[in-house]
Amino acid sequence: MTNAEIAAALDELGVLYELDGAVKYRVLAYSTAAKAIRESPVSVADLAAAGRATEVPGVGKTLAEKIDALIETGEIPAAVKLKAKYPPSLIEVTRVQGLGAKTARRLFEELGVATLDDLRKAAEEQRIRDLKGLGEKVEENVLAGLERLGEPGEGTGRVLLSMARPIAEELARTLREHPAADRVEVAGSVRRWADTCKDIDLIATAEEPRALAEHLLASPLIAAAGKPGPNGVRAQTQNGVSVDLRIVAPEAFGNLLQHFTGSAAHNVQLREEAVARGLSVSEHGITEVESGEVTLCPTEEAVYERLGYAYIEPELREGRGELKAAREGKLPDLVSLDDVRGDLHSHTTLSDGRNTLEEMAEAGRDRGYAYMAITDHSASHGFGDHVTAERLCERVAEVEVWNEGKRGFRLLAGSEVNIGLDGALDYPDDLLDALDWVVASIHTSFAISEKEMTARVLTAIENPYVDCIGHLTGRLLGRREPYGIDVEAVVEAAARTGTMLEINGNPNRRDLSEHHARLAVEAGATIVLNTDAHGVETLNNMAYAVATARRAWLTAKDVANTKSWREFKQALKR
DNA sequence: GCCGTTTTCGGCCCGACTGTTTTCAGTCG
Repeated sequence: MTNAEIAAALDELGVLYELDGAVKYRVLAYSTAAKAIRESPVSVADLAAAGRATEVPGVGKTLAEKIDALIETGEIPAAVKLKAKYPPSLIEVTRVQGLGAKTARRLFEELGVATLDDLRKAAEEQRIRDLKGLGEKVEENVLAGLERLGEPGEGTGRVLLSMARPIAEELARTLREHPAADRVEVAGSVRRWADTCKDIDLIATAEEPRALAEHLLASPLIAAAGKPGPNGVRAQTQNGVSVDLRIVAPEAFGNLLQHFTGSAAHNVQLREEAVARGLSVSEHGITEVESGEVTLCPTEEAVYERLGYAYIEPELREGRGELKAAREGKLPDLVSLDDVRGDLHSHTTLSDGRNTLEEMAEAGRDRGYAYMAITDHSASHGFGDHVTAERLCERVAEVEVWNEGKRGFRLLAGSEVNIGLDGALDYPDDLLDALDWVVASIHTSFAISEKEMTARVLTAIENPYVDCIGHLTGRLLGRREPYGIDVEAVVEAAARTGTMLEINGNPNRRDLSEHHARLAVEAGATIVLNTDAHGVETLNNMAYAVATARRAWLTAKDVANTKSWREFKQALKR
């Protein structure tokens, strides 16, 4: 059973308890545990089998027992019992924007609403207004919410960072050009460089906040909006992404930026720790509860300092131990884009790239890299863009020629070699030996069992010619789940053999994930940050690889391609 | 239901907005 499946079952049980009127903290316990399980880099089913499920933060004795039951029998007794009381379709009703468990339960008990269809009928027939405390407006909102539920993208409701980021930057630019604007920044998950974003958070200080809020709506990117007010405005972009603009006084800019950068988990933990010390933290300032004295912070640095922490980089603010580390002065010195000296995964027109070897090499050199590997697909790749052994031999010579007379930048002859079903590679050893750099990746037969997939990749890792494993889990964010593979076993073998593991910077992949990358480094493996560029413009995706590394708490020394080529070569296993 | 630089019991962030009702509950982020 996958972490995602366990998490979904606990999320569902949490909603069932909420429908049943449980205290909110119990409900919260289920959703926080589900989140931690979903993000766990190791199999929670395996942990549970070893009696170690409570090692997952937020999972105690009770939840561990429920997870055991779920894995053994496929269901949780408490959930079965509650589903007899409340139809599972009622959970769908709580997903309608603006309807929570309390209202859903009343609609069920007082109007017999059990499904989304029932809900629509009740609203259309104007029966919801008969309930005390509910009126016409609720019926309108319900119908609008039901419409949105059917829209594409709704449901998951998240977009790739690579889609949200340019929109956020453009909207921030639009706001900055307005004379009323004082400071404007992008906050939220975009600023934290998360894989995906639920919405775009913009924050600002302004002389005339309402005028600035109105100016946002003048952007051609904005399709619809609520009413602009002195605190900001909510809007939707043409492609359906929600945008939240919040505006406060300049003196509290740091408080606002800290609050709206989040994450929610980070802020909750920060505020709980503050409460224990007699402080109340909000976007409007830090209040000493006893005296009522308010500290306004013009910068985020001042917020963290006032609360007794070292400054915490946005990428770390996920409630994964960063507050404790910041208190103890043990935060990592995160790797940055400037540290990266080379890119070790790129394609050319020889396989499925859009630019020639010369164009890619020049682009790499222009970026200021010291080295770059050309790694076209291998002999069995198919799609008409495979590279035969003979052709790759010629390519090695072409790279040699290109390097002649050039100083300060070295082009590396490499390949992204397919890992076969049996773990074997599709070039002869002497050819692999002639290459400077070999990335081995899975491109076929994703549907085999976890055991087979793990054995397949471990065979590749044991191969002396494999320098690095590419995009380990094959995930495509929002489109394809990672295939089943025992990442713990892989990182252990990678560390033992000196095989490097790639963080693929393609914003659709970001694979290793931040969770797996952190696990890998803790196990002693070495990471390489790559773009997998198929054209000169996607060499820019190094920023996403770096972001994932930062979110995984990685420093420059954890990353091989922060070294010079001379040092890098020393670190290779062969 | 979880959890401990006060705590194994008694806490568990904070505020905006909405819709409804005249002081607040529910929902959301």
